[in-house]
Amino acid sequence: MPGYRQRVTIKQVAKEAGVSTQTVSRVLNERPDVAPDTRQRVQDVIDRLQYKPSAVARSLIRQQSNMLGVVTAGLNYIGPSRTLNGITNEAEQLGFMLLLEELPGFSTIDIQPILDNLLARQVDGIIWAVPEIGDNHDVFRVVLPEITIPIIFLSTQASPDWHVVTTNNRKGGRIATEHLLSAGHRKIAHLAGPSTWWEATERRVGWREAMVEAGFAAIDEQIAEGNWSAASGDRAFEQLYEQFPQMTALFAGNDQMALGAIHRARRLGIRVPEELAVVGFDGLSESAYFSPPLTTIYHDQQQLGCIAVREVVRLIGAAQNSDENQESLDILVEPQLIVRESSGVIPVCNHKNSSII
Amino acid sequence: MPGYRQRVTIKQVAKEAGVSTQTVSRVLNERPDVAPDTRQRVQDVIDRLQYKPSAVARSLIRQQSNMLGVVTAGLNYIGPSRTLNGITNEAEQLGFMLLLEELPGFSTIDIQPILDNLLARQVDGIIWAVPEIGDNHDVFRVVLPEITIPIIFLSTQASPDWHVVTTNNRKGGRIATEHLLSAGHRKIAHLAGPSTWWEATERRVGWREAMVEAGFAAIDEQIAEGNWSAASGDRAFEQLYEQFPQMTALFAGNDQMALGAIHRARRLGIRVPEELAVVGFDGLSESAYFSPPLTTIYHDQQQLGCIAVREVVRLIGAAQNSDENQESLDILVEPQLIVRESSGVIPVCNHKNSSII
DNA sequence: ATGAAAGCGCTAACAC
DNA sequence: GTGTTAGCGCTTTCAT
Repeated sequence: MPGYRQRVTIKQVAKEAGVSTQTVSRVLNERPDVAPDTRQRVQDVIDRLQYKPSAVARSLIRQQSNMLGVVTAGLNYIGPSRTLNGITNEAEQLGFMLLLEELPGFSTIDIQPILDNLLARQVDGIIWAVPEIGDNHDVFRVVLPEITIPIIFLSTQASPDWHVVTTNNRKGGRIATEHLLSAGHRKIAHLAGPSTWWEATERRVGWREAMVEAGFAAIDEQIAEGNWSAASGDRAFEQLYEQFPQMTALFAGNDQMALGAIHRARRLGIRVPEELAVVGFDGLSESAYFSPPLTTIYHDQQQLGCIAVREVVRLIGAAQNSDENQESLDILVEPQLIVRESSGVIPVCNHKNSSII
Repeated sequence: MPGYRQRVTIKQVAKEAGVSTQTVSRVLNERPDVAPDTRQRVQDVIDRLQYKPSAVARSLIRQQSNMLGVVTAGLNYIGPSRTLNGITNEAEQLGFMLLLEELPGFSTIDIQPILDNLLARQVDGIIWAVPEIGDNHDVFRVVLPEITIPIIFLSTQASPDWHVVTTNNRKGGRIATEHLLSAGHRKIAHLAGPSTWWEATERRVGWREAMVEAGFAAIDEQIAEGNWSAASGDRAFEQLYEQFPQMTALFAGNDQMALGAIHRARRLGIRVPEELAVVGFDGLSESAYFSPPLTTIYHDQQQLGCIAVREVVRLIGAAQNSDENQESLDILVEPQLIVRESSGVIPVCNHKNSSII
């Protein structure tokens, strides 16, 4: 009968089917110990009444919720969103729902209420998808022992104290720089992300290591710092042009800053790539259509989220089987060079062949 | 005492404080009818044991969860992510948590399991942040009467049957076109988004209306269709160049396609904006650093999410006060023209002055 | 194979 | 002011 808008409960189903609530429960949970005809009768009532068991009641009694807590920041940027995209897909696959929290800023340090909210709702595990910035992760040294459920950190320095999944940023910085070195460049500048960001630091270290190993200078005059935005890339390049005018190549910490730098270079009358080779980082799909198409380091940010879900679910399972003493995870996702015109290595190249997206 | 990792319950607090659970409950809910000293004593125990009430148990008894269900799609694109960003911020403000589901594709039509998951967890309201594409919303004509909680649709055609919050896409298309018309252009092409998308259609209608009102042609040869990506913009422009070579201006359905089109135009030897004026849509912050900087229609996608949360929360409140018969909402967010170099209206312009971001 | 009773953690309704 | 009782919707013993 349509018209009733009250929630259907297990009791009503039981009554309607002429059995006890446990029997209905058994049918719901596909237990073997139900007579086939009883099962059928109950199932019919369930279908007819469109009964949907309450996940809330289940969570209460089972002391677990089939929910993962996801804490993120900066969803108005494409990077964190892609990671979240990977998280949602994999969580769906594995049958977990997502309780989402976005920190008001990247450096938020008052995380206790966030955690409390998540824990109060009985999430089975947590994915901390906020990059490590300054000391914003230090608080976990104190808080973590209080948390009884698995938690995985994204884009965070590895530590024996917690589980980490991250892009190999240092390797990425190295690959970018080696690409420029192999094209004969020696005066390679670096447009770094904010020095408070661990990921930015890693990329910078990769640049420095490659430079030093090749026997070339990698000093402070060769570095300018941006805040990841194209606008900051524009400004930082102006600064770089003053303090290191002899540069012939630039490794930018991300594609947006590379875009801003190229924009400024053009205004300064510098031709890219003829007078300045540029390599970015991230592998935005738009970067293939920049002018010139941007050589960049691609990393799969969805994959990051995907792995995080898989691992946290594995840890949840392990905890239930009381497999204690899990080794702390340190999973690295390897980045990949995409060569396009901006680095001048292939003078005229068909960008479609060099794009992996 | 540290070391205990069992969840602290209201019972333990009650026992420890020497009161009944009821009194603890009263303290938790800040009821007036507790003696000050009792309150203090209970609060001390709560603090000492770090007791956190179970939101799950509360949801069960109160039959509401303080959670909003959010259904989205395409989080690997920046648009949906920005909207989600607006949703998370406002939800945080209003004290609601978010249960997130991402559809595997934009056109997913088997939404019943998604809704069931949300409803099983007692969400108090739903924000359907999936744009209207083809007939992917038709199913709601059937499903909606079954749903007892408020639900708001984003980027969907208005209807007396449901609540909608959307950008005024038609107006945006109109503004873009009028901008080009006012610069003297008559042969204005349109690079449309997928015709199955309602938003793409609206932008196209805006273009057509403006053209027709100005007394100029707006026929099929002037239109090519892309899939929002830069790559598709590149391809579609090639097609446009064949079927409508006399064009002097182009209105692209989004900034990425505009980027792809400009890229292709350059390869075809067409100078932008001298030989081809271009206007985009969305107002990506990077578009200020395209070459040339892109004139575009900015719309605040975070604001969309923000409004959706505010309204759904309002509807939840109204439902609790049994204020029935809410008028169906149709909220339009107005877009805004950002003039930069690509449209050739200001020959040399300082982009910083024309950017609102 | 099925049912009765107890209880997950909390709160509403009523005592006192 | 505070405690007692009952119950939200479900599952888990333990009978039968």
